[in-house]
Amino acid sequence: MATPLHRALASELRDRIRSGAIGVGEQLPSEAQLCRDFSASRGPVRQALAALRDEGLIGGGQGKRPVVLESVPSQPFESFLSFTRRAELTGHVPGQQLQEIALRRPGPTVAAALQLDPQAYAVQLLRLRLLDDRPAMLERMTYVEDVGRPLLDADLNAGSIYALLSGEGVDLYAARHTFDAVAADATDSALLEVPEGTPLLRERRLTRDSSGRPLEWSEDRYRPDVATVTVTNTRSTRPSVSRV
Amino acid sequence: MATPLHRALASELRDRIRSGAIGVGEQLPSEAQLCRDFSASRGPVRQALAALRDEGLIGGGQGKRPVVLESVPSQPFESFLSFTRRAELTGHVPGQQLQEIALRRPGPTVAAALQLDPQAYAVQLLRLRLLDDRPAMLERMTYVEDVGRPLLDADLNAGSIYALLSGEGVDLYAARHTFDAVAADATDSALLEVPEGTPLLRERRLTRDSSGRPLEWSEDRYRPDVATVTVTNTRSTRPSVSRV
DNA sequence: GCCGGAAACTCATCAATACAAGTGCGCGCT
DNA sequence: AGCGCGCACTTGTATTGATGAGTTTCCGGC
Repeated sequence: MATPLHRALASELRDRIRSGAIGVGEQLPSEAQLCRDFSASRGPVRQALAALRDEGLIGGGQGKRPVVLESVPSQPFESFLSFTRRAELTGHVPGQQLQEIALRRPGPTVAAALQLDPQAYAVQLLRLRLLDDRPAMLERMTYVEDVGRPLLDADLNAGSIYALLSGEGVDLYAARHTFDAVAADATDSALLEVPEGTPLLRERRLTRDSSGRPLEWSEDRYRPDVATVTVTNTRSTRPSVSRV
Repeated sequence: MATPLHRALASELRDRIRSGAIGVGEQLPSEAQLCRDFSASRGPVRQALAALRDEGLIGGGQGKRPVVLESVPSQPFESFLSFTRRAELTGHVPGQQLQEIALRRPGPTVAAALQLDPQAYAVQLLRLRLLDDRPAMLERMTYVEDVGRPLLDADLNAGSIYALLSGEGVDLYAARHTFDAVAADATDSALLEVPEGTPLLRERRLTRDSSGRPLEWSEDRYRPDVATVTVTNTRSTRPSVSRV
């Protein structure tokens, strides 16, 4: 079995919602109807619906048909490190345009964040990320030299940097993400195709290996109408009985 | 059936892990064994395991027994829900000014997010949060009626809503945060003391109880020069969210 | 026309079974 | 002894059937 049935169903339903075939607020077909439509049993259908519910695409409750909630593409947390992967998971087509890659001495702020000597070189790159061929995010990444070197020879318009580095044995282990908002400057405006001054979501990220050594510093700017960032967390300690 | 079987199983397994009966790195019993132990079929057992996997407690894969992942000694749960708590931990002085509290029918978007009937009432409040007496964040919160009622009689300028609700036995279990950026509107401008159009960090949050029922919807807007939001994650642990 | 309740519909839960696919261990062959 | 193949075990996926519980619809009595 190439792709599991429940995954195919989830993908199909995601497409229907995203394409507008089922509008926001509308109800999905009932489970029984979906079973007939896809010639499947309720197991895979319910698995698919659970996946969509997990992604926040649909809501509903016992006795009520699932309804389409607001649909802005967002990311499940497992893929927090890779734009490519989270785009694929949510059924979008990721793309990228490398603007620049350079081996140079980073600015003092970045050098400090990476705990580098002010004289040390680092690999810096500026990349425009696309979702379904629309500009979605602009990333300025800085890698410490030994980690970033393989990037100089790679085809960075082809694949995921995260995947490439993982293949090289680089151990991206922990990341700290800081979010705020900034106004689009001239560069942002040109590449993201928004007026100057437009509010952008900014994510600054410092990634370390398992020994705590900083490997990567990145500043990403998102067009909020195209992409958002979603985080889910759960209480670890839970009382065993529910009063609800 | 008071509590579903799969929930009881998940609870039991959680306790075994947390109590150390199954140590970190050890394997759980196989699904078949768990079925025999609990006299259940594979359905509920797999549902329970999926829940634990979702919480990051266990890992594993096809053909491999589930293993207990390293426990997360991360910050207590309330630190991601309570602005007050987080501010105190970072040495700032939190403050708040309740602008408005009302029992009303929420708008269609909010009602949909909370899975409420369009006619149902909810408790809505608008609060300005301060850090060291400077405006830092504006929060618009909506609680489903039965959860929010105690707030109507409380002194909301005094303490933390999270602490108050916890005291009432409300079981805030999981939250989903979505981040983007918006321009300050007239209200934001007046209360946060920034010019209209200033980029603000927006956090939309849906909090659920352990059964998955939505309890709270909140939209928070941060002045990026005063407060930011930070998320930390590692490969093997769940994310933790903090503000300030 | 209004209201109450029965009935139909829907999702939630659980059981039992079957087969596919991945893992790991041990046995047997070299 | 070392290596590789195969078998037992385990999880992933899918089907079918049954029951419980919540929601919606609609019809009949008033």
